[in-house]
Amino acid sequence: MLCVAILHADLDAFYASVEQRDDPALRGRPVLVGMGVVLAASYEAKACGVRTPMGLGQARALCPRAVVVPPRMAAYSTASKAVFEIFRDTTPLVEGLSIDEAFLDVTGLRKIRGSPRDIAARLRADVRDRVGLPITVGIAGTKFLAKVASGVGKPDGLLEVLPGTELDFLHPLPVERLWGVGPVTSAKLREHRINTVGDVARVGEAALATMLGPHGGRHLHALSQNRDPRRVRVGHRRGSIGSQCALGRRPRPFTEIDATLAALVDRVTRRMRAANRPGRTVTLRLRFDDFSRATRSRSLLKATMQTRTVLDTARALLTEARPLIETRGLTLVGLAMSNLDADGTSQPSLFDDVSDDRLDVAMDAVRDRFGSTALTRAATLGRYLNPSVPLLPD
DNA sequence: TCTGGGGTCCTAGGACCC
DNA sequence: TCTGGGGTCCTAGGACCC
Repeated sequence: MLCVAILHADLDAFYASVEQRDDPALRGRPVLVGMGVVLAASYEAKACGVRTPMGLGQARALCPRAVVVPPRMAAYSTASKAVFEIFRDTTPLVEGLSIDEAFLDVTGLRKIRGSPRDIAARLRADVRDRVGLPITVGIAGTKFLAKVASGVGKPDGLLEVLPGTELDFLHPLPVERLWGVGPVTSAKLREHRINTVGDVARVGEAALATMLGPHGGRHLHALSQNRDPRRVRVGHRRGSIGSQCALGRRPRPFTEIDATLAALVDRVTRRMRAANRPGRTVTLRLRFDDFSRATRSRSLLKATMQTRTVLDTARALLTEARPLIETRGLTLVGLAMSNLDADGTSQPSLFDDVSDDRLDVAMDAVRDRFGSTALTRAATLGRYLNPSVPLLPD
């Protein structure tokens, strides 16, 4: 009988721990990493009630003794790579979730590397000895429960949920411990006096579905019974590359917003080229004074990572959104590219053998005849590009 | 307690295709 | 001429995660 064993390994207060590792004067003291807002707080700072993302001013008020350090992303990236090397030394079945956490499937390793608990203990020691950082590991038979276990086991802990004891462990926990329950879902559940995971399990899928929708209800109910069939996925590629920039509350002239957008496009397309991941959908993200948000997106005909093409599209989206920006007051602008091609290998497209010049002419022709929304219809454009049809109408 | 920067996934309507 | 069901893609919004 194969007993699935999944580890969820999660570095503790990652950025702050790296700072404490690299500067002995910071050890044992409350440390805040951030610029403007708190990106990470050491456990000494969390003890004062500091949370992310909290304004630095407020955090200092809560924790006057805290040392504030600016983020050093390169150092965190290096530390992360070293830790992931240890993960992959442990098992080839590693699924990274973010810069500081991953799932490891150690199901098949019992004979050669010992029990999951032994493996986890060695992993923690290796991270401590080789990288100098504290890490918490949760062990369970599902990804979901392993993650819950590491959350409960923090900081610098090891928590195994033994087979057969899953529901005893899970049911007393508050609903907020469930992965996917944030402020909105939590408020809805608590309104119905559903406070613990056990309450979720008892209330039944149908009742949950009326509160959270069919998918949400099914999902949450399954988790409350520890039903989570997802396997650890290796080599999972991200689906989007983006960047954003908070502008503050001061009103900005449109030309300045446009310049910011151009800088974002430059940053994003550079990263796409570095990763060799051309993308087809351009999304403009906006946030306003009242914290409301809006997105505008456009899918191109061919995946691209060219600055010029993406910038033209992004500018068109920005122009469309201009009335919104002028009435609501912009506080953040972001740009994301999605629909990314797999590494290096472009998805064959109808337009691969069409030169950009020819495409431009065809797009202009379609825009004139049918309006700009028709541009996203590949079939419409395709008729103009068919060699048997004259490129330009008339 | 007024909020950064990087992401993921789900929903839902409309256009369009067979 | 009117009709249905199933599916994909696009766009916009929302919740959530670290």
